[in-house]
Amino acid sequence: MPSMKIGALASTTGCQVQTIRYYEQQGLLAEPARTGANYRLYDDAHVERLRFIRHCRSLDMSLDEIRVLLRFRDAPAENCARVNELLDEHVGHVARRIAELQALERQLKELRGLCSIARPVTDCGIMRGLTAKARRGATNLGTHGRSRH
Amino acid sequence: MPSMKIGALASTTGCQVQTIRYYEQQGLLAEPARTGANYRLYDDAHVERLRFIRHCRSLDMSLDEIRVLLRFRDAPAENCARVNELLDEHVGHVARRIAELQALERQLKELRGLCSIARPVTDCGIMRGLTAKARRGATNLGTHGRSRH
DNA sequence: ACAAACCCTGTAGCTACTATAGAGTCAAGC
DNA sequence: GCTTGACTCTATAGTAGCTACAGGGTTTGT
Repeated sequence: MPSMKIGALASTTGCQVQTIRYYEQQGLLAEPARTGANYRLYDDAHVERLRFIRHCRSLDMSLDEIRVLLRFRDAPAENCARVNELLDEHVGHVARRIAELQALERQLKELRGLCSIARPVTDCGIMRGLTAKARRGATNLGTHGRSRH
Repeated sequence: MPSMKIGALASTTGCQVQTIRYYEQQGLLAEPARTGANYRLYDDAHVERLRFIRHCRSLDMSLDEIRVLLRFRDAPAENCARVNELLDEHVGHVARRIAELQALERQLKELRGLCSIARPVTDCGIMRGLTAKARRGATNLGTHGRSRH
């Protein structure tokens, strides 16, 4: 099938229709041809490119990082040093986030250990722990805050 | 000081001014008294409550989770079983996210191992890896996608 | 008297989508 | 020929937890 509409592209790549339009709007996917009725028409190159993007996303890369990789994909003769560098940085992000979360996990488990039974909140070690630690100041969330999931 | 303006509260808690107003808007901090010039006036109870919130945030709890904890803080006679449960759930979230990120880290390091030198992109093992794996389909990001940091 | 530093509200921006509203298009069945 | 349903289009708003303006008013210090 040298040519497919957006729904077909979505189902062959396992990507939502709106997400595809979003990538186009963000300049990750080139604007495809259109039918007379203004429907988008994709070919195999689009399929490949979208799969590349989705694979990078499954590795938790940002759209900005992916944009860089796509530029290299489009200029195959260039030197790949920046690609290696980008991946190293990304591995670094992930490793750092893991370390943060592990520190967090330790704190949470410690806190959890402070109450093992159901009792009035006033006597609950967890609530006491949250309040006490809070009282003796300066918890540092960076300027960027934290994210979830 | 039994009464402070928002800037003072911000600097004693290490929280930004806008963040305080945001918490008020989200119903985590009660609306404080106002001066004649409509400036917010906070007392020690506000300081404590904001510190509690920030401590919970430093443990990466969502504002919804914190809202639940605050409700308990406001009703000290109630049973703390829900608090324990909430913390267990939260520890579970964190542990799961760590596992996800570790799997990711393994994949990224494997990919990184595919290219150790600077050469044309066409020959770069990383770009080949991203393309090849992408080609053989079905990377699954869930319906919820991923987050960063 | 005037400037710097503070405060106010309201709004837009960030990431990477997801979900709606309201409209047009197309193929199949009756 | 007409309807029904599945598809497509654009544009807009929502998600989490802030951050950063814009465009004003107030307080404080010299």
